[in-house]
This record gives sequence, structure tokens and C-alpha cells, in this order.
Amino acid sequence: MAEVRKRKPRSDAQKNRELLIEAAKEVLGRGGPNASLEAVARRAGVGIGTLYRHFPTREALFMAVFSRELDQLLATAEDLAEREDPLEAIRSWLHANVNLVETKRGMLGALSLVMTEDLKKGYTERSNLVLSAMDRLLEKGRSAGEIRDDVSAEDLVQTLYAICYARQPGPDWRENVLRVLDIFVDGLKR
Amino acid sequence: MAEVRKRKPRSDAQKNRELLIEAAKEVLGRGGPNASLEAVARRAGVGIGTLYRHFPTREALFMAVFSRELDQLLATAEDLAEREDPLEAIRSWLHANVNLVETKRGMLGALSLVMTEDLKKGYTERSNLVLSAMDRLLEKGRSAGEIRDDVSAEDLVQTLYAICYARQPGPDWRENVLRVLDIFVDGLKR
DNA sequence: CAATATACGGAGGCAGCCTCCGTTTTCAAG
DNA sequence: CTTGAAAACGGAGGCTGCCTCCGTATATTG
Repeated sequence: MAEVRKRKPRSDAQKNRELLIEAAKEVLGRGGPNASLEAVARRAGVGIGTLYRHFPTREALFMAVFSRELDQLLATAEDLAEREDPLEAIRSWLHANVNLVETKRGMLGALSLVMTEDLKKGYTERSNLVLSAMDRLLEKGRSAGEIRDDVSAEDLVQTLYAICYARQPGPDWRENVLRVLDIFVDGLKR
Repeated sequence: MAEVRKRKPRSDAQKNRELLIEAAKEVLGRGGPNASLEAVARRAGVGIGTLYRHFPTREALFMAVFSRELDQLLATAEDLAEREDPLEAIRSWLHANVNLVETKRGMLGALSLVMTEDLKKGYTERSNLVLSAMDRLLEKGRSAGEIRDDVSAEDLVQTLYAICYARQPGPDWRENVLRVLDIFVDGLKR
């Protein structure tokens, strides 16, 4: 099967990839999910062609940017699974998301894009891992009779990002998001 | 004050305004809130300059498109205020929104834009009327001790559109939106 | 019918999207 | 170290959309 006597990947390619991800963090952080990809390329000091070769779509770039964050979210989810009462674990996880997102407001749109549109369609395993971690948490709550059984992990994630995204930026952003999120979590009780 | 000996508004202007709104319904309905305004002008059969003269911003155009819908939403809110138990009234109003939005999926983004970004900043009276109608409903529920008192009308509207917007289009859209919305409404209980 | 206030339309300048392909660089075999 | 081919680069080019500006056309009014 594996007909794969390949060269080692070229070092310049690897380097440019990093530069692009770094630049994307910057530019998307400021300009939001519609920021110019040409601006990303400029900031990275590479040609626009190079950007497109590495990341054929906007989403692919976002995905790369959030790779680490997703890992962390996953770790948090798995941690929480072992410990607390499930409803509070879910609440904590959602809060953790808000904290993470708070420092990268501009990327929020990108993240929610990645977590919903793109990955929701089943494309990347990483997001599926996150989803199934949440599913386990939900299941635990359900069998304890604590959580209603008409909610899915997707519901949680989509609603989380929906709320984060819809809120007006401003000094009260965090406070408002957490407040509305808590209302939602309270609604999860059986 | 009113220094206003003006000519009657020109008939062609009035007609073009209608054409533009009609075209915007079409084009935004398909292409969503980022659809091309030049496409709207083309479809209306007028120059792009004419579009911009009538509607200086994208939001102004959206606003014109939704004018009637907003009236209707307002009427519904005021109706409900007189009748049911407040929590259920709110639920009904939110559901009415979903129904309204369902038939114009493409315009959802536009509507939510209008209801949140634009109007939320306090600009147009119409949306403020809607908000204060909801506020009255909330207040009624609060003083009856039925509804928690850390929720605002803006919270409701923003969350509503957030949920509608975040959901994947598809056959189950309506069902899913209503389900998640109900969870949120349940969370509103004191 | 004229005069003029109003409104029209689209060219023009700028920016972003994405593709395509000639040029450059890296790798590794000899 | 040389060398040649695989891999990667970069940006010009073609397209579309944004918005402004202003010369031209037309409805209204006396």
C-alpha cells in the first residue's frame, strides 16, 4: 500500500507555515473573521500564493490557529469529567471557553466558525474529540437524572459560541456572556 | 421651526426605492447578509449610485426590508403582554420570531444584524419599541416572582438571534432551534 | 414652457479573492 | 561539492465588490 519514499518536508515550507499561523493570530485577532487574507500574507512576509498553498481555505487557516486551543479545551473537558457533578462540570467548561475566548475577541468569529460550520460537519477529529468528551459529561448527568435528555453536545457548543458571538464587545462583555450562559445552563436541569 | 416649503418628493425616487427594497429581499434572501449590493442594484435595474443615495449603509437597507416584520413582531409582543402568563408569553414571542425567520433563512443574518448590532446601539425607535414591549413582559414576570431578575430584553433578543443564526441550515433547523430556545426559556424561571 | 431642485447612473479608484505559472530554493544522490 | 529534479515561492492578472463623485437627465412648479 504505502508507496511512500518521500523527501523530507522542506524547511522553508515549515517555517513559512509557522509565520503564517503567527500572522493570522495577529491579524484575525484585530480584524475578526473577515479580515483580509492578503493582510495575513503581508504580515507574514510571504506571498499570497504561499498562504493559499498552505491553507487552501479560510477555515483551514483558522483551524491551524486554534489547534492548540482545541487541545486545551479537550484536556479541560476530560479533567472535568472525572471530578465534579456533571451540570457544574458543564458550567465550568463553558466558562473556561469564555475565558479562553475573551483574550482573543477578534478571533471569536473564527473560532465559532471552526467549531460549528467546519468541524461540525465531521471533518476534523479534534473537534469530534471535544464533542464526545462533552457527550460523556452529558450522559453522566442524564443517568443521574440531573440533566434533561433532549440536549446534545453540539447544542452546547453551538449555543456557547452563539452567545459569545452575538454579544456586543465592550467592558461588560464577559459579565453578560456568563450571565446568559448561566441561564442556559440552569435550563439544562431536568 | 419647521422651515419646510418643499417640493413634493419625486415619483421616480419613490418608485426606485420600492424596486430596491424588493430586489434586496430577493438577493439577500439567497445570498445572506454579505450579498453584493451591486447585485441588488442590478436586480432592481438601477445604478449603484441610486442604491447608495437611498440607503447609505447596508444596515439602512436591511432596516427598510424588515420594516414590516418589525411592526408585526411589535404587535405580537403587545398582544401577548395582555394575555398569558409572562413566561409563556415570552416563549410564544420567541417562537413567533423563529417562524418568521424560518421562511427567510438567507435574511436571518441581516435581521440579526439589524436587531443586534445596529439597533442595539439605540438608533432606531422601532427596535426600541420591540425591546420595551419585551421589557414590560419581563417586568410582569419578575414581579409575579416567576422570572429571574437578572435578564434584560436585550438578552432575550440577542440570544434568540444568536441561536437562530448559529444553527446549521437543514431539515431539522426549526426543531433544533426551538428545542434549544426552550432550554433557555426554562432557565429564565426564578 | 422654462427654470431649477432632485434624482439618476456609472466610471473610477481602491481592495480583496483566488489561480496560474515562471523562477527560486532545498534536498539528497553521486 | 555538484547537480538536477522535486518542492515551494511570489506576485501578476482577472474578477468582483465597495463607495464616491459629478456630468446628465427629468419631475415639479409657476
